[in-house]
Amino acid sequence: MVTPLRDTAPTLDTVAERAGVSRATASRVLSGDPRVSDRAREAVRAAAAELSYVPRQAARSLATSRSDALAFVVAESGEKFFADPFFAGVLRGAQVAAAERRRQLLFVVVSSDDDRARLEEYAAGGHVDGAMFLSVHGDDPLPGRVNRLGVPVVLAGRPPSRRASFPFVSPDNFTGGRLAAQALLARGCRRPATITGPRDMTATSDRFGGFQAELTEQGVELPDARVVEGDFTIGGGYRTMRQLLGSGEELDGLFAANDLTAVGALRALRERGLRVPEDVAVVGFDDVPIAVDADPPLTTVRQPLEAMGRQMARMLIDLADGGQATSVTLDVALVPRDSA
Amino acid sequence: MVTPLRDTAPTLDTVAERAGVSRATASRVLSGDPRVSDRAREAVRAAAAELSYVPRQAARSLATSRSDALAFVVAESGEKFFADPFFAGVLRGAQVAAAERRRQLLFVVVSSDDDRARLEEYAAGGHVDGAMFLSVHGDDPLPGRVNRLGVPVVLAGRPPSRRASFPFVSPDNFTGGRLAAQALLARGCRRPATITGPRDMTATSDRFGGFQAELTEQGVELPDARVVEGDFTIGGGYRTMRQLLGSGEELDGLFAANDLTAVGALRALRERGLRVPEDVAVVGFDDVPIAVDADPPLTTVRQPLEAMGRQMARMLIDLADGGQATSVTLDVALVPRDSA
DNA sequence: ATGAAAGCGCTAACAT
DNA sequence: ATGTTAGCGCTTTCAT
Repeated sequence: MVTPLRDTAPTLDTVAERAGVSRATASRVLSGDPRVSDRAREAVRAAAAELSYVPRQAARSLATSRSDALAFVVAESGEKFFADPFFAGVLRGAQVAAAERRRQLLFVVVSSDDDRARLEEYAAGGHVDGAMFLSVHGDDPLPGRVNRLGVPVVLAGRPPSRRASFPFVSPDNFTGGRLAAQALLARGCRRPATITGPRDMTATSDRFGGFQAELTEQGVELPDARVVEGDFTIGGGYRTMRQLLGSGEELDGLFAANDLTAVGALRALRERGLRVPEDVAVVGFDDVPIAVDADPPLTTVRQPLEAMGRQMARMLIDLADGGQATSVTLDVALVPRDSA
Repeated sequence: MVTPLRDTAPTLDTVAERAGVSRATASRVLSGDPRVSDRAREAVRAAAAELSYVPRQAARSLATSRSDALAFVVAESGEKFFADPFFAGVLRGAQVAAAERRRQLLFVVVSSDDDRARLEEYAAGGHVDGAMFLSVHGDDPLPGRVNRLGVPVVLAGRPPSRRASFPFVSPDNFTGGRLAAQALLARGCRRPATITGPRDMTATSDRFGGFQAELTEQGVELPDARVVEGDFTIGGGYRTMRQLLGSGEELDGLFAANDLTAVGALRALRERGLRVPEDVAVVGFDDVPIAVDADPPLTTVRQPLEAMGRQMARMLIDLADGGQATSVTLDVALVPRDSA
């Protein structure tokens, strides 16, 4: 039971007094310093518990000049954050990892230039010990600027190589693309098509690269006419699928670069009277909840969203503690359902 | 351009010195205190700008014993947060409003008892100036406990009346239910059915209440056999719709208590060979992105998600500033598409 | 209108 | 192993 009324909340002094030790000793106990006698340790612990003592983060932060907070930054329009469960999945993972290590998670969406300026200012103010960026496009300078302010940065997804690179956590997009191709090939597709993600994201090029590599190795052509750029939305998937269908190109398989795109494509296919997977097999990417509930249930490449969030949070904490962080690539897996 | 390196970041003293005034005056200027000469004000502003000064939140917080942070608490499983864009919509709105007023948003999901304890502790530590709760079930004691710790609380959705009530922001669920009934009736439905939300949420009872009231007034029966409880998920919608369909009850209209439920129901209907809206008209609730992209596009009752988030954030800020907050009910509107 | 000074609650040398 | 003592950077009386 947590009791203190806010204005009477006990301080470390209260605890120390009650335990019959100095404030310094009490502080040591509470921060796990080994150089304290068992007797003192017990007394302090007991006192803290009895008083329901909770350290004041602001005071600690001021003394240590760390904030124990991590920023979760979505560099995307609010609309996309809203529509794509991808973000929620990663967010959830990050939150769990942060909570485990007693860090708070600050949630930020930056869409406007104003938002960006505010984030920089915020980072400059020493309000966060690190920032993880999602959905970074092209060579967005924001992560670099934040990092230059002395704040550790971790990216979701591989940064474009030309840029000073930050540690990142990425699904194995290349292999994911391969898996998608294999699934289509296994279905007997000979005229595959793909709707990619936005051209300025490495997730797009990596997935496409893997997809194409596998097809080529298996001797299957992928002409430009069967490659179109999508935008990771349902609406985009619908429109680009119609475009593909209207182009006169024959096709019998589709790799949609994410599940939302696939769902949109499914609708266009259905409207056109095409059966999935009989006429056109479809493979998505992500494995967000909607994949199971699509019609037909979507065969997709699962990327471990929560694990990505967890990893990023942990890396950031290590970095903030002065440690090193090495980028990791997480395994993806084909989840076979009915669409391919 | 934001420049300071973290360890050399200017403090208020630096600014004051440069402006040729005392720290106190500098502080006054920066916090908008009117009792400063124009000369001093200008000098301080200029100095702050030149130095890219950013106040240290921890120091301010320690001095004022406010945190300038708001907690966004989802009292739900991570899974649901992940699957339902409803949360992301409200979150986005809250974040925007918080940023406008220079507050930070702490994101928290509480699923386990551990999470709950941690949140209480956190609130007791004076880490947040207020907490908004989403998806509160039944008479969950958590908001009350947090409030008792001296932290202002705002709820998304009307609390059950039996409980000490907090200010809340709610869509007009009752009217929403009515609108749904009207849409169905306008389609000529005479044998409507409904899949509600979880029984322990007021959103559920209010929507159902409005739906039923309208039907009754229009002389249309709604027997118990055509009322089933859902869980606000696609899968739940699918299962309960099958259940309804299997029960032998004839029906020609469905009010699904949220869009995810409706999407699941749509699938069950399609599998059963029933046309929407010809055989069964369907109305959802929320108007999340998936509604537009459903097949057929979903007629639904829109609730202003971002506005709810904004309102809650603002109320919390007012409350934290010692003001009052009065609960608000936000308008909902029928968005006619193809499913009804 | 402005400055001096006290203090918010904690951590981290530095002594002992 | 423990206590003493400075701060961390800001706000806010209280004087002037």
